[in-house]
Amino acid sequence: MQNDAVLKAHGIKPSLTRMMIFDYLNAAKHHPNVEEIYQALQPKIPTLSKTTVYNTLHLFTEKRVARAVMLKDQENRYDLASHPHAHFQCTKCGKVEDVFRLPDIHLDQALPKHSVHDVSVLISGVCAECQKDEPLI
Amino acid sequence: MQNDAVLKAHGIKPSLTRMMIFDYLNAAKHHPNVEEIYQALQPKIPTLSKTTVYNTLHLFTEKRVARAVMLKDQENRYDLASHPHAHFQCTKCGKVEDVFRLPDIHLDQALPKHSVHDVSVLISGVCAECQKDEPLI
DNA sequence: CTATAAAATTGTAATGATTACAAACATTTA
DNA sequence: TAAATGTTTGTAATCATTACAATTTTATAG
Ligand SMILES: [Mn+2]
Ligand SMILES: [Mn+2]
Ligand SMILES: [Zn+2]
Ligand SMILES: [Zn+2]
Repeated sequence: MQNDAVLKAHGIKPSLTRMMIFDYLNAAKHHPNVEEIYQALQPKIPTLSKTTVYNTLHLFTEKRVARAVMLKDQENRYDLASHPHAHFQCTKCGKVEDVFRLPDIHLDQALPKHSVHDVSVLISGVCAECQKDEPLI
Repeated sequence: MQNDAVLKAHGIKPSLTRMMIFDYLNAAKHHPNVEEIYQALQPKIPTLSKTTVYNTLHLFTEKRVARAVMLKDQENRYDLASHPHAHFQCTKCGKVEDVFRLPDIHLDQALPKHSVHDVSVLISGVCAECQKDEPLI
């Protein structure tokens, strides 16, 4: 499916700016924040405003095209909502990795009378690389 | 175990301020934020500074006495780290509920070379109460 | 093709949580 | 007691996010 079709399918009119922000999220693997998206696209869209980046990401999040990844930082980072997955953040180097292989979490028994819309899982610890650096204490 | 013993056991000197913040977290069931803790304790500790609340919560978090609960709000809320559990936040009324009955998540296979320190699970949706208000669409 | 309405984008100014930092105060140690 | 260390405080920055009105662009109607 083309990118503009993805936006249309979610009820979003595919303006140039919106498509470029979608493309950037699609290509980025590292969960960019607003500042990074703005800095990356501003050369290509010289009139781009940071407010538009905020507006667009809010729209994407509301229409479930993207989701905000809330890490231990105090800034939101963004991810396309395509495949649900968890995130691992290394406390040493700050790197964020996608974690796709998580066991299904069945919430029916735990929350029988609730309507669950979203589950976000954030794992923190030390990544494989940083383990090597300090193997023994 | 007494509260001061809990702090000592985590390598924290139990000053009066620290014990009162610990007590407040222990009694509070609703994951208070810094402002609320400050407002609640300021009458009892007239010289209390909000910076001290921040300092103390950072100390508690570092020493694993408490943990920061990051919700969709843009402010941190705090919880004693006693029993690991997930959180459910209602998108209608904003209420936050503890969710203790979650299946164990075994990360060994998913992250074999990582050292996992913490897993935080945030579930969002509509709570039982708010379901009743708008049952049909 | 215009005129009008609606939607999208922009720039600037607030907001508000958090942090930085140095001074003041309290406690421990020698 | 004196010095060192640890704790608390107040004020001033920082910085991500939001509010909001103006401007520009796009869609719709005549
Ligand atoms: Mn991801
Ligand atoms: Mn809790
Ligand atoms: Zn690492
Ligand atoms: Zn509710």
